[in-house]
Amino acid sequence: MAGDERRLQILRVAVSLFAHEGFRGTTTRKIAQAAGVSEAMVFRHYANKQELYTAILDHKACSGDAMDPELMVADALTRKDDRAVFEGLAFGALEHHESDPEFQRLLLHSALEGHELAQMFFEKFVRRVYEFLGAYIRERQRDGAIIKIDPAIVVRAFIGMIIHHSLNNNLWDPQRRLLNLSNESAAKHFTDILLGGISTRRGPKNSKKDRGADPNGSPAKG
Amino acid sequence: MAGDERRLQILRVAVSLFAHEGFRGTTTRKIAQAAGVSEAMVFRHYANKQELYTAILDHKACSGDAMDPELMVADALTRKDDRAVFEGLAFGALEHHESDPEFQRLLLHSALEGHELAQMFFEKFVRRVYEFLGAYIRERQRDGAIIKIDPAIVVRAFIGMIIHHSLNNNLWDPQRRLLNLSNESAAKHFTDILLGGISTRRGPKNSKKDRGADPNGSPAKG
DNA sequence: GGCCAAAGTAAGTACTTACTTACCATCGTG
DNA sequence: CACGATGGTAAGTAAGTACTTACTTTGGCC
Repeated sequence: MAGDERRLQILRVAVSLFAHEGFRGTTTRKIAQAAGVSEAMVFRHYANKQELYTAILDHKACSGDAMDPELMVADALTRKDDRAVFEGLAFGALEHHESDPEFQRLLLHSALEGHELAQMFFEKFVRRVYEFLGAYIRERQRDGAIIKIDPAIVVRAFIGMIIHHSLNNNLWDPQRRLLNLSNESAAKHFTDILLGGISTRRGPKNSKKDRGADPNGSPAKG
Repeated sequence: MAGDERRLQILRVAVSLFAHEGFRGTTTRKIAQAAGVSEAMVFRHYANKQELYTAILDHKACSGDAMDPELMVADALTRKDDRAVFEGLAFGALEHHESDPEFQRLLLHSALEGHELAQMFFEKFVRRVYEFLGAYIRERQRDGAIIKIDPAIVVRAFIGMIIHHSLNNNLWDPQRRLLNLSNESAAKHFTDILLGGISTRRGPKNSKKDRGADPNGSPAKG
């Protein structure tokens, strides 16, 4: 196998291992075995374990995996379509988390272990979301469409619903025993709740009786 | 030092170490050093590392740390005071997380590492919250006070705001650069948003101009 | 004082860890 | 065919790791 190929392959199996076992829990031996080579090959491509780890960060950050939330809803932003903005963001995030659950694990592990990935991600991504979404909310407050409230609180509440839902699906309740929703439905409901709570005007709510997502009246009793 | 004393002391330093470094990241040597004894003493009191870990679970589960959310808002529940129910739950949880941030770390580590603590906590606590809060929401739906929606979605959204906020405070942004709220204020705002999003009747919103929590109109620009 | 159990330790054991060294094999090219 | 770069390995090393053993100190009680 060519050098670059092997390098990428090692990185890929390492991503998966680090995500599931953490930095300390993943041994270079396991990485080598998973890649089907000897440990020496791992150290030929990456000077040490830490370098392999940071290479993963770079790869995750630079590859297409890193989505730009602002671009994702650029159209809705200019149209000032609040529902499309929030629902689009929620849906995009949920889809992203579902397609790459390892990233969430990687992030959590690195935050708990105090690695730089967490801080970097926080600075480069989370902070930006707070800024651009906060700016949009302020604009809509000036328009009189959103009530008077610190935009950061709104962002935190909304991101909280999304992240926590993804975390439930990926980590706590992968069998979705407590709640089983499609990403479309989840994005829609979370947006409903948020907009209902921050809009100055009354949304559709129960005027349109049912929005299709089967909100059952008497779910599982136990 | 007496046996029981030492046993408890070892457990306490172990809690802190496991919370910060995880199970694998915490060595028996570090535990012994932190307790100021030799490693042999650790193994005199706990047959092995795993037993020490599970002893922590038992301690955390049985001691006063484990709060009963249902009792916490029992009064509000009988009065059907939605605001008091949700705000009380949120405030209680936020205070709990603030007073014992190690528990959240411990839980996350154990979930990521696949230990039983996470599953146990999920079964014994999270599921119960979904059940009793879901039951209350259904009751209020029958009363016509809450819109038609799967109660589990409401619970997830609300818990999401709370947990994510605590996680931000404890893990991602301990300096609270993005958002710095008192627990009272956070509980109030999250409840405002949720109730606004699920109530059939219009809440106070901007009729009562300001609810005292200083929602600034033009916060830090950057 | 004499005695014994409990509290405590120093120095191991067997194994794993990240990382290294010294060596082989297989190419495409002159 | 020589040959050197490249892909690859077996067998290390030194520093941990969880856990044990054989031993010493301490304090209460007759």
